[in-house]
Order: sequence, then structure tokens, then C-alpha cells
Amino acid sequence: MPELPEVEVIRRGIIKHIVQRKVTDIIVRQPKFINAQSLSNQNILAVNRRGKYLLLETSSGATIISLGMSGTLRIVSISAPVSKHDHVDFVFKQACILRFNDPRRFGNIFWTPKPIQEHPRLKNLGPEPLSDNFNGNYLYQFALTRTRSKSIKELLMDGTAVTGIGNIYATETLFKAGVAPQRQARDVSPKQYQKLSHNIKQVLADAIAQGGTTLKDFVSSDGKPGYFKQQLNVYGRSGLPCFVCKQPLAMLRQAGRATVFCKQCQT
DNA sequence: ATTTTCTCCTGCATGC
DNA sequence: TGCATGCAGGAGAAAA
Repeated sequence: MPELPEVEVIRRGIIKHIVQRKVTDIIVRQPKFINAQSLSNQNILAVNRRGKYLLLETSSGATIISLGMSGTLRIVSISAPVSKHDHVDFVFKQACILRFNDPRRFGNIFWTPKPIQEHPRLKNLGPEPLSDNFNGNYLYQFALTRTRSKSIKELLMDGTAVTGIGNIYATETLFKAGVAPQRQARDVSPKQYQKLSHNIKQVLADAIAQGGTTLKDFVSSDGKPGYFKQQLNVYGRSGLPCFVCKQPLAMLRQAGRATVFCKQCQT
């Protein structure tokens, strides 16, 4: 499940292969992703990221790619055999193919003319967690003025509050900060928000450095898995002993998503 | 206005 | 062996 770090790892992996190159052909094998055609014959000027969205920018606009749950983008050779769920090929003539594969098809591909940030999917996104305008004070103020009864976990996963943090990293961050996931966002203190925002940046930066988190199927653009999984403290470890206090980790469901946490270490 | 549920979808684990 | 069931989950849309 690509979250911000995985998308960033992919961005860094593909950029050198496709920037300043022209897309000469686009093969769409799944009708859902027909919008990919809009990139035809255009030159890629930049490869950027906004939250979990990847932006292939051209002089007239951008193709916006969301990887959903299971989407991957790989750089493969022109003659690479097509396999199952290879839904889109962006062909760069005599260079390579940027290949989009997505078994669960939760991904999306859009085209937007300039200005890119006005696209409905991007317009209402909160700040980038790794940027300077995301900090403890911002989060605290947001919780106070923009939430009524959201839990802290739900706040971290609310894209309008801060973008790119998914279930894995929200769960991990709360453990690191020692904050119980079910607590009301409004009741978390400024000091704890300070710690949370710091931990968010740390965890995300760490995960990027490790090449992302591979649970089952995430691979970067060159096919390599990420190694952050080895640093996961709680995610996916329900019932297993807490690394700190040895008590079995608890699990609860918030807004439909599983949260694993330690009742003793997180208060 | 906010919160819950539904909807995409496939693959894998479980249970009979 | 194979079938049905359940779950995972990002995020918009619809429903409550």
C-alpha cells in the first residue's frame, strides 16, 4: 500500500529515465485507465509528488497517478514481456517503458491542464508532512479549529489536515510518540503535537531512506523491495509482544481501518 | 455539518 | 480439492 514514502521512492527511481523525454506511445490495456492517453506525444518536463499522487508534468498540464492499494510503476525495457495486471505502458521511444501495474485496480490516472494544483484531487490536500509549514503548532491549531470529534489517528489520516500519511505510518508514528490512537484530537496537548509532528517527519524520512515499506508486493521502479518493514514496531503485529514493554499489542478499528497499539506505552 | 457506510477490485488466508 | 466467506485498504460518493 504505497503511502508517501513509497511514492517518493518511485518518483526518485523513475525521474532520471523519463524527464526531458517524449512519450511516443501509450498502451492502455484496462479501460479504467484510459486517461493515460492524454500524455501522448508530450515531453515530460518534471516528475513531482503531492501527497501520494505522482505528477508527470508537461508544458500543458500533468498526468496524475494514484497507486491506490497495489499499484506499481516500473521502468522496463522496450521488449519486456507483458504480465498480468500490466494496465498501462508509457513508451519512451528507443529508451524504456514506464509500466503501470495494479492488481487491485484501486489506482487512478487523471489528466489535468494547468494550473495543476487546481485539480479536485489536489486542491484540498493539506500540507506536505516533510515541509516546514507542517509542524506541531499547525496540527494543534487544525485539531482545535477544524475537528469536532475526530480521534488523533483519524486526524493523521485526514488528507485535508496533512497529506500522504496512510495507515502504516499513522500507526507507527502514534506508537513512537506514545499517544493512544483513540484519543480525541482536540484533547492532545501542544507538546504532544510537537512530538507527533517530529516523529512523523522522522518516520517518513527514515522510510524513504530505506526504500519504503514492502509488506507483500511493493517494489520500487527498479523492482527492488523496501526495507522499512524491519523497523515497524506495531503495524501488523497485533497480539505480538510490544518491543518495549512485552505486553501483547492491542488492535482496534477506526473509520474502517485497523490500528495496532500498545495499551501500556501509548496513553 | 459530520460521521458512517458503500464502492471500487484482486489475492490470499481461513473454514467447512 | 474446492467452494464460500472475510479481510486488506485510499479516498470519493452516497447515505444516514
